[in-house]
Amino acid sequence: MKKNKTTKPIYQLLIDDLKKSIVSGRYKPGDLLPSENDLSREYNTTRVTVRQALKELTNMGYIFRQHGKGSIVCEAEKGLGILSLKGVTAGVGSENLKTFISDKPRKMEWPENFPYDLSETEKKYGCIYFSRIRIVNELPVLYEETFIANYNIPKFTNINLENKSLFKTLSDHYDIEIKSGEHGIWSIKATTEISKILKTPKHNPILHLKRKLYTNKSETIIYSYLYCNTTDYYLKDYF
Amino acid sequence: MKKNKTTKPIYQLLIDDLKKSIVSGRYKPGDLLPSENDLSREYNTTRVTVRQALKELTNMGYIFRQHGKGSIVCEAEKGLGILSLKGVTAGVGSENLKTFISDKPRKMEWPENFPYDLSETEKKYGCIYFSRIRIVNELPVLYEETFIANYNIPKFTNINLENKSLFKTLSDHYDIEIKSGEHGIWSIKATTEISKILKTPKHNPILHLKRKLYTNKSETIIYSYLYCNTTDYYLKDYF
DNA sequence: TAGTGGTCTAGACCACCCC
DNA sequence: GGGTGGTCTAGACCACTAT
Repeated sequence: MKKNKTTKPIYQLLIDDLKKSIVSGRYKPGDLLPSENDLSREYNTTRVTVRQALKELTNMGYIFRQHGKGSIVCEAEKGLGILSLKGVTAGVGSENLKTFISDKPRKMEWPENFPYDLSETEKKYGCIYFSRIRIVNELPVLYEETFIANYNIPKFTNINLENKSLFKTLSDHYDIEIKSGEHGIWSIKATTEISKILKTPKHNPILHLKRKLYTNKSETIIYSYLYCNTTDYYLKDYF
Repeated sequence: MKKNKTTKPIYQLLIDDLKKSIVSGRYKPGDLLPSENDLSREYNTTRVTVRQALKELTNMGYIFRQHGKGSIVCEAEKGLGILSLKGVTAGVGSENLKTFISDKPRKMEWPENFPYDLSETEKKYGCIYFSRIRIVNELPVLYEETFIANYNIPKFTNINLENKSLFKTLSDHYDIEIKSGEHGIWSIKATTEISKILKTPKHNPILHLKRKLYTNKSETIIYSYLYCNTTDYYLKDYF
């Protein structure tokens, strides 16, 4: 029953395991997850801890819970799911979703007029920038520019993010877990650049988000600009 | 220590009280809320229950929590806040936000091609429809059409919603509390109708949301279409 | 070091759903 | 009636922040 610094909390382990089981199809939409009591026994823990995990999976849109019945796996939706905590790969089957790195991670200065206040640490260490295009069924749907402080993520520029989840990478390599975040959301006209990237006519309406993600390490905050063509897909958010 | 059917759970009471204190300005942005131990004592409950309330206030964007320090009240933002659980009035100071009822609540059939599956109960009882326009600083920013099953909400059509929160009305009159929900989000061109309502040029980009809100009564689900002009304002979401 | 939030235990009673 | 999730108790130990 010992615990060392890098051990994940039990509830996080439960989240990861159940999420994997759902995404992999072991539990299909409509299926019931094991009950709280079963999970408590299986993981040698108590209902409080199990409930913490199930609550978060509910927030993330993987399950919904029904009093007297159980935890039910949600329908997979034709959405992108990036508005839930764990990133785009969770929302659509990964067969149909490809990620193309348009700018490889590189060190640079923080952009001027950056819309978020930066800490002294963030200013001091500068930022790492990269951009990705998400392609669903051959269609470029989402363009995403990401900024992270160049601190506590050694050799990040060497990592190949192609078709990998940024969040999984951060978790696997640096024990960084996304804990919470905030979005600002706008509807804008496609600029020349965005229309080229998303292969959409100029001035078409584009969904634009500015995103700030907080992690378990208070110095590490992930900032993104997102541009989404919602002609054929849409964003979905659970809360 | 008795409990009757209409008693709110303690954690809900805590949420309501703390939210009121924050919105009213008793706690200002940056202030610390009382500690979990203080609140446990004050409400004669345990930390688990207090934490349940504080977790939800965090999700709703009223506070953020800092290990070793406390629960800190968030900055008020120039957002609309409808993407958090409790509706638009919580996001902007109510001085600047007016609600105009463009269609008073009336009974009608569910629209054809309604994008969500309806239960037998919902189909049987038909729906109540109304629409509202949210005006911030004299500017029409948001148009909202709402559909609720005409079930368990007697005399709803008699209630005056002008400048009142729908959620507060449902809570006060019918003990209905919003528990969770989901959004689909699109960026669209303003139709002729929407452009008139929001006083914006036709074809301007408009943020469009289809919203489904689940309540503590499983038969009562609130459906909304939202249209938001994000030229001068934007939507903000915490998670 | 004192106080805070983060995680967790080992129970309890209740309301709700299904059989 | 038996199992489920919803709420709650009364503790515990740990990690983090501030001083």
